[in-house]
Amino acid sequence: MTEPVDATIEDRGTPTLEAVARAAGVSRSTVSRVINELPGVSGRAREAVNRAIETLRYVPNEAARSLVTRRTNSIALVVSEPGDRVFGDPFFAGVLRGIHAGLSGNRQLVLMMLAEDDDGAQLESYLCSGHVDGALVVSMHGSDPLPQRLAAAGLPVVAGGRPLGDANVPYVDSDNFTGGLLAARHLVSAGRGRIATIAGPEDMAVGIDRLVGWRRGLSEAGLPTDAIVHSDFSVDGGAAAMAELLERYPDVDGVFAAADIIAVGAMRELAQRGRRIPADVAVVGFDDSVFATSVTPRLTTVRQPVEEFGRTLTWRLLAQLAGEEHLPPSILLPTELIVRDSA
Amino acid sequence: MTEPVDATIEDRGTPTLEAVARAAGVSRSTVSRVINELPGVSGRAREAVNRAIETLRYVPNEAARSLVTRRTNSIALVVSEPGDRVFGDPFFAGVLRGIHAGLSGNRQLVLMMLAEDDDGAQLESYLCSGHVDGALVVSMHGSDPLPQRLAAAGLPVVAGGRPLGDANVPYVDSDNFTGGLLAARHLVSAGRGRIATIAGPEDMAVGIDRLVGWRRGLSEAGLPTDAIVHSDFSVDGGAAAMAELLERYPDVDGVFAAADIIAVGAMRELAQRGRRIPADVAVVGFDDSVFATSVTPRLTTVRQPVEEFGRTLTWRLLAQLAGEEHLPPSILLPTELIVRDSA
DNA sequence: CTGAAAGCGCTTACAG
DNA sequence: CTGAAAGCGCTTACAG
Repeated sequence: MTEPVDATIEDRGTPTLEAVARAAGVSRSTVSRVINELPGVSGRAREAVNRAIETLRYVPNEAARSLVTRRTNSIALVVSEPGDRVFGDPFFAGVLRGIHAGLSGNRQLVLMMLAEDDDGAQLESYLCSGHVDGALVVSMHGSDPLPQRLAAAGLPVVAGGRPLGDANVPYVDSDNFTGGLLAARHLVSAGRGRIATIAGPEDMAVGIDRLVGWRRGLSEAGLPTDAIVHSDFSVDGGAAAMAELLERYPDVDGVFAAADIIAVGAMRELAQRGRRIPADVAVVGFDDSVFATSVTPRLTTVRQPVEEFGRTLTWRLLAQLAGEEHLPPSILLPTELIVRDSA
Repeated sequence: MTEPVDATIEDRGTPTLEAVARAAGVSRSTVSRVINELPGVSGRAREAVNRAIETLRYVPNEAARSLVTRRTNSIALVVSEPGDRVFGDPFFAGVLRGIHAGLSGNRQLVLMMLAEDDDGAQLESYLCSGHVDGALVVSMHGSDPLPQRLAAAGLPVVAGGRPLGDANVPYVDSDNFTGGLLAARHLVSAGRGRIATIAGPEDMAVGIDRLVGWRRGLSEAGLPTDAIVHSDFSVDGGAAAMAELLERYPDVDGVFAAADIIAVGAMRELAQRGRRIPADVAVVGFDDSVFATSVTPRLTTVRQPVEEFGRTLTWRLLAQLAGEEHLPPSILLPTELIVRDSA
């Protein structure tokens, strides 16, 4: 025994726009207009529709909707960090908070995804299959081809952090160069003569830019710029780097760590070797994260506006989606020195 | 001058399944079968289709797809924390990592959203509008009605952390009770006689369960269980709570902090007042997060398996989506004491 | 202000 | 193994 075809409509558990129209005694067009708050609907019709929606607990099917509007009202946040350290990193946390803040009231959702072990192809096709209206790509290493490829595929993209290589996508970044410069100048003006740096990863703009700023700060004071060790953004990485630094340059009396979390590791190593901070070695960090004030002595550090970073990133993408013109291709956010006890 | 209707198909920038079919010289059905890896397609046809897909750089439109399949291949992660502290919290970070790990290879995406200032209604309708196949709800305060309501609306839901109130949704949680118990017993066996606790928020299961475990641990040793102060999960909150504790119970010689981050604040306060750790006051934390080893002295703490937490959460939801039967309504993950230097 | 109809790009019985 | 056709639940000109 086969069901009559017409029964399928009645069968569904969730009500459709069709059902609302019937209940309200109007056409589907009118229901659609009410839902989308379009003008040109009589008060009577509007009320009837709203009552029906209420009664049936109707919720529009987004898939059907975006099939015709070609809008999904969601944007992707692609994190192309190996994943392990992204979450838990106070910087990333702040950016995420800013992104959400920037989105609030915009009826847009964030779809977060890790590039991680993905070969890129799968992620790319996901992003280009109409899942999202645009993408924010953050925490790139090397000259990651992803943002460029997404942009080439026609997806609006904004990068968080200056992309390396010749990627031609708009980006938002902190002024890392000036931050490094401020840190170096502070150590110089504190009378330190043998200033080292634990730089960030060599394959990230954030690592490079802070290092270059630091180098400029020492150069302008006529100091040597050879005491450089690279580290990833971790406590243990910072400790290991500090150990290597002390090995190679025993007379170090000032260190600029490219991140607070690196500074925490460096300070642990210094304490373990009996070097007093800042008496023997002054330490300056970067970020002004929660670590800066939880460590003893409290960390002198370069503050970057993390939430602002996220908010700006979002704003830039939404503005692009809204079709605004004359948008700046890149935006640099100011950094500032916060002096505490470690330097 | 009006365009002929038929032109619209050719106009589109992105190729459709229709275009692939034409290019491959087969029907849309066949293309669909190849894409979805269904059996019953000749090698010749398959190759022709794959070539066409390659050439046209075809990517299926997900909206159209899920309109008929009623599957979106994405799940929501709803964080109903006031938002500010969620990110940056190492616990949450670990859970997130676990969720992603649990999802890898599953072609499922995570759609993350903050409940935050939302009145709940908007979020609820988003989740029920076919955006996602299921939802993970974490970090709930009080007896948040959201999980219950989502479940009632027919959306598969798993809660991260035991929901308070009479919510009847499956959940995954750490064994917080046993964790609190272990902490208390350790302080007792270390010979402490005046043991306090800085408990977590009173309106969260995680705060309550650890507190109850601690209380049981003291009771069984015949010790008083009155020295209790509540705090949120922050360094400053922990410091303030410690100050209050010392004020009200000057003879405190042992403290169980319901989170490492709280312990960090407590230790800062103790140091400031010249109390030695653990000589004068022993401190035990909870989480075994990055804070535990970045602080001096290193923190004795209760470890909860955060990544496992996230992985289990994901597994539970995916199993439910796959229609598996006899799934446990709740899962408790074991906690263990990690002894270091602070107690 | 309102409705009938076409169409968005897929999947899925159904018939061959 | 293959294709024609119906249908998923919406929006959007178009005509009135």
